Amino acid sequence: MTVLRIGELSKRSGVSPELLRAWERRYGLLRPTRSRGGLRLYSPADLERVRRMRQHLDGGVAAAEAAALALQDEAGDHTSASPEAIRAQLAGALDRFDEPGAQTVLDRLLAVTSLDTLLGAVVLPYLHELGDRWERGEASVAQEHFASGVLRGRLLGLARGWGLGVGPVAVLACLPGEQHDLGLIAFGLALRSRGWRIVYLGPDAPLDTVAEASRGLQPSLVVLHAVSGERMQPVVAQVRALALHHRVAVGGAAAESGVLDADEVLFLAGDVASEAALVTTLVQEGAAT
Amino acid sequence: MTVLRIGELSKRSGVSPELLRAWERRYGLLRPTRSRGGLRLYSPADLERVRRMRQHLDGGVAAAEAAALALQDEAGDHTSASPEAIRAQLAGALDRFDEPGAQTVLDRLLAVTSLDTLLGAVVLPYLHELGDRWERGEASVAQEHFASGVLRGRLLGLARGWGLGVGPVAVLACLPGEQHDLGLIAFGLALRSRGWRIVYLGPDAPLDTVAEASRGLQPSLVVLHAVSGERMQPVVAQVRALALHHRVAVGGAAAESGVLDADEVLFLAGDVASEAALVTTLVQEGAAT
Amino acid sequence: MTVLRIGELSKRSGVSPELLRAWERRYGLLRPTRSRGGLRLYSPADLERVRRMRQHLDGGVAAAEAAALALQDEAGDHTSASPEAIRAQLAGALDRFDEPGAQTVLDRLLAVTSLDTLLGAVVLPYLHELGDRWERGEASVAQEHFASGVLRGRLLGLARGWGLGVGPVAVLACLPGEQHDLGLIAFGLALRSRGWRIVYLGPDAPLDTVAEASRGLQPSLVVLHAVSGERMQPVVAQVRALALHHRVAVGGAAAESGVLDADEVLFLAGDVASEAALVTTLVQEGAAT
DNA sequence: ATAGGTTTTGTCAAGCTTTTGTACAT
DNA sequence: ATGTACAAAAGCTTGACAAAACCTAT
Repeated sequence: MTVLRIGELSKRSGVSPELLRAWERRYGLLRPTRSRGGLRLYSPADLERVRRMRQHLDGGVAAAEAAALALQDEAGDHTSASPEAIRAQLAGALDRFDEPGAQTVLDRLLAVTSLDTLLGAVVLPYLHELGDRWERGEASVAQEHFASGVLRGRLLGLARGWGLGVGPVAVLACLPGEQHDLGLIAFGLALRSRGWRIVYLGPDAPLDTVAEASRGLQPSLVVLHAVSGERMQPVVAQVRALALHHRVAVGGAAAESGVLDADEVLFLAGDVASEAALVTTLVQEGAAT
Repeated sequence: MTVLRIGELSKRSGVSPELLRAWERRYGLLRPTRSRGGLRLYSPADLERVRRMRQHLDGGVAAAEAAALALQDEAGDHTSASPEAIRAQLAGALDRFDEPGAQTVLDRLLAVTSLDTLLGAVVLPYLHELGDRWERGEASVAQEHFASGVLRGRLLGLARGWGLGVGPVAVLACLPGEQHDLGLIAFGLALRSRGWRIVYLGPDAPLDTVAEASRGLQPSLVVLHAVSGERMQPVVAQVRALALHHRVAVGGAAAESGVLDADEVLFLAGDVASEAALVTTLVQEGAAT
Repeated sequence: MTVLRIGELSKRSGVSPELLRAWERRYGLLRPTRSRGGLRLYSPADLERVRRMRQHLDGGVAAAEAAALALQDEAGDHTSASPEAIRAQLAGALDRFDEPGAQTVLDRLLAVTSLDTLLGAVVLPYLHELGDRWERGEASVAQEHFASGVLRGRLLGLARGWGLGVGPVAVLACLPGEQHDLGLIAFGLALRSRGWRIVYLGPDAPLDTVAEASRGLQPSLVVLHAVSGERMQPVVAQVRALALHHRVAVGGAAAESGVLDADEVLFLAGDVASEAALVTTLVQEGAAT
């Protein structure tokens, strides 16, 4: 493989040696190996990178941005930031009551990643984090309300049409008294992306309501959800009754309240994607028998 | 929706600005909205009306009669189905738990009418009707939950980006204990279409939360909303305190609870469109002083 | 993702830097990120927005209103934007090789409208239009390639996970020699949104390959697709053989080539949404018997 | 239709900072 | 080769200005 010294690289790229060194220092554009004497030794890949830099410059992009682009081009599509970084961006925007900013973060994310990732690696972790911060008194209730509003709007937007089609039907509802439905919506989306049809009854749904809707719809699954564990206790009897006629799954902290047995209902304790995959498999097997 | 100032309307219609103002004053031919500075803002419908006026004038009809005719022509322009029929379609789909069907009705509607009409003539009346039917025991809670979910998703979808821009800021929140936020979202959309930026805190918002958010955002208006009148009583003192620092408006049945005076807060008792227009005018005048 | 400083944005948009800053300050038209030193950094979406602003200005709309419109267009306020207008936006972005711009149009659209509408009213009509323009020599091959690439990427992004789940299985393939698979992907998405699982064999698929895949999967439907009618003739016999064991549907111009009868295979000649709805109904009835 | 006042909007300037190519000393 | 320096170019903010377009009232 060819190795170039700075003079030769300069000639082939048309960029002065001084400038090449400046680009290295300022933007980290090049990371040449060194000869024993300390001379910079460049590879053909470096030449390519310098040429890309010049192209971007000729295109009118300023040096700092051109360098970032030249480096990024090479990294393939490693342009995507880590989930943590994105979550931080989202958190920042929502904390500032900056709705447009938050939407932009979600837009960019959806353009490059799957719904499962969006939910499992960004939105739901963010909600947990927000809950924790709130418990520690670091986040205000206003921020929590605002963030819920934005995210709910966005998730329900994605949910449009989730009742359409031929898949098995799932009825989704929060237990009585429970108002936090974002996790449930997220689970609905995960089911939808696996072919289910969703009938969504929303927060604070009386169980006779759920039973009534289920009688007509004959769903393959009824999902009950509550963030706080104590929602389950008052309605255990009704949930048992419902489980006699339908397959019932319980999600959220209510799943761990210990007042129901695993042979009565299904507990959803993992992340949305795998739990959605699980119940899908169950239903497929059920249909096969 | 294009918005024209008087000069552009003049160019497109071939009628001098002076004459346009005269027609407005003398015959009420036009009812333009106003910019913050007081400039007349016309819609494409206004342009159409002016053109009809000219046609009648060219036909030899005197100005006063021509104006009457031009206004009258418009009243009979309803090519689409009646709001009642559409509302019935929507109700049918939602009663059947048919989410895709409901979405289709809303899609078609949005394609032909304004947002104000959608809200004022279909969605909100439907919600009232549903509430009434529920009180009479004709609708189940399941249907109400399902319908709310679908409509909330749709309205929040339309709300996307409503924090964007430079217009006056409105903070929107439901009173503590109040979960029905659809009316509030509708009002937010009506404000948005008049240039406001919306910060939405959602259902069941403690008043100190609202106060805190408002301290940072310095909104031109804080809107508090409750469907049931009794939500206001427990928090009257806090609302009064809030009203010392911000202009506060109260909507829903809470507006009629009689525990606050009209010189303390603003009551929103009419339909969303006109109330939104009202507060917009108020803020414009306030800004002028 | 290119990043522009104000000078370059000015050059590309034809608006002076001073004016760009004024528009930002006065109308909130732009919200550039900042470099460490405080320089404004703009995205291609910002460029697009400035261009829309100028278009409205050229149309005679005054600056304040033009800015509101430019922002609204983006926010997806489809109370104003007809499918034609959106298609024009998409076409504009793709013609300029502006990939981020095109993505933004699709983003905003997906947020407010259904997938069916996106495909049936925007993407597929645009493809037809592009084909026509290409035949008339008005569009270059480069443009067609670029547009196809962007759209294929986006559609395949939406297609992520479409093999997952519980619904009936459809095997999708282009006839031998046929390279244009965008229409087929669109049809796959329409099926997916109705609960199907998709097995996608892609462009230029030999029929014995299709037969082999189908033997193992036992799909409820095999969809063969070709944009040019003459692809069908050479393989008629094999298609007939395939139709003995599976329900076969034929889409694209190949459906109208007349070499097969309607009692042998199913012809898909309408728009994707209604054809997808049709075959879904067929399968449901078939399953019921 | 005119007069007199206001709003809107593109442009410019002053004073200061950031960026970036080039140069110079070690 | 390294490190520092420097100066031109490009940006930023604040504030202001003037022409054009609009307002109301007579």
